[in-house]
Amino acid sequence: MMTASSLELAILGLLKEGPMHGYELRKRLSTTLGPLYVVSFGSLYPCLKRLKKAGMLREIEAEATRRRRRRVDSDAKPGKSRRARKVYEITPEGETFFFDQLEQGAVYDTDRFKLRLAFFRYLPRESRIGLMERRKAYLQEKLVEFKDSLQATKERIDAYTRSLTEHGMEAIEQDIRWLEGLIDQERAAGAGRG
Amino acid sequence: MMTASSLELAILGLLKEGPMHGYELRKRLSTTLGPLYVVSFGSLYPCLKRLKKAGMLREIEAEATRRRRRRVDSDAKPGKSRRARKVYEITPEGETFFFDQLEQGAVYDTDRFKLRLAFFRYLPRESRIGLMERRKAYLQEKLVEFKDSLQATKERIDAYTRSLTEHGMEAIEQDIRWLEGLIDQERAAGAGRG
DNA sequence: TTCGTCATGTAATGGGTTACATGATTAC
DNA sequence: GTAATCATGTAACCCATTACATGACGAA
Repeated sequence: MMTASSLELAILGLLKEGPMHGYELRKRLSTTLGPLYVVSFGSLYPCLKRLKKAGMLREIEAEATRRRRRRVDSDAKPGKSRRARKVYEITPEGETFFFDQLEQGAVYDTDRFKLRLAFFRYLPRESRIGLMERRKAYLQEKLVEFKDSLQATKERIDAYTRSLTEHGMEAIEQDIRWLEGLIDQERAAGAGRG
Repeated sequence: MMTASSLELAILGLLKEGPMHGYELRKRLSTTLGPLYVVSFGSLYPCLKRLKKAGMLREIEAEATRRRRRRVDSDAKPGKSRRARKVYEITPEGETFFFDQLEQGAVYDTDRFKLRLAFFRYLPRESRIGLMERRKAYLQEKLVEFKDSLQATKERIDAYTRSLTEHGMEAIEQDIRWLEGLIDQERAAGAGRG
């Protein structure tokens, strides 16, 4: 496993806060990680299996149910009155891998960058600043590409496509300003301590 | 074929301007459709095959090469001095399908909506306005979701996640303003003619 | 002669989605 | 009694990516 998928990264990050079972994990994805991240179970459970197989997390003994059961104990299989939950815990290898994935790698992927930022508290300040600077530089390059593209296609471009490109540029500029604000905050907080 | 993938839609839209071969199509995707849309050949060629099979486009006789060849004509296969290009043309069924896909369907998918907007010139003004209004309404709903999410997680939320959500809201607000501007333009242009 | 571009394709792989299967518990 | 929610999983399907295969042409 060289590079983690976004989902893998998200799961590992959430499990760092404490053990959880799949169903809960899914809810947390959309609450903790912004009201955007929705995953289907058909995606989540196989992913947990993969991570377990790779040694990134392990299953811990789960209490079969938190609520007491009412059913009579004449049941053949005692622990199965409620569908058993599987509670997962991140392993040391999982933690190492998670940190690597947070710190290393490209800043091209927007969703991926957002995900990393959501776990920034686990990184030292210098890494955070470095990552944000790299992202900012990337966005500035992209801005130039957009500008060149507008220039190149000049007059023969359709009005809607032009508007799309211009709006795309504004969005990137807003992103850059946002990053600059965050970087300034980090530096100020760092200086305040030094 | 109920719903077209983004790539399928993009190919059909570009072929409406005139017949083209695969390689050229790929270049046009990133130039005409903004400097964002990059597809691999391993994705493009199978997609062309699919569309052809579905009757959305057909292969037309291609001149094997535009540049004259220098090689002696003693060659066994005369038309193969240069790798033959396959030129594709959209069929009437393809056009019908394309219009349906532009007009119908959800406005949730951001990339998809942008793609449709890039082909807005093929839609009547009323359809364009309708689509943009629906997109705007959707974004406003989403804004409320974000606001609720921020409210709900209140103080116990991590600073980075909060910043992420706030920035996400600003981006949506900017999107809404952009749409409002475009809608105003459409209405003004429509009224000027009436 | 070698590199970049033109040009089309296949194969392996990965991973996400929907739909299906199962079944208990809680609230109305 | 029935709908919603809790809870985990599998199977079929779709499609995108990378890597590989093939090969000509033009320019340095």
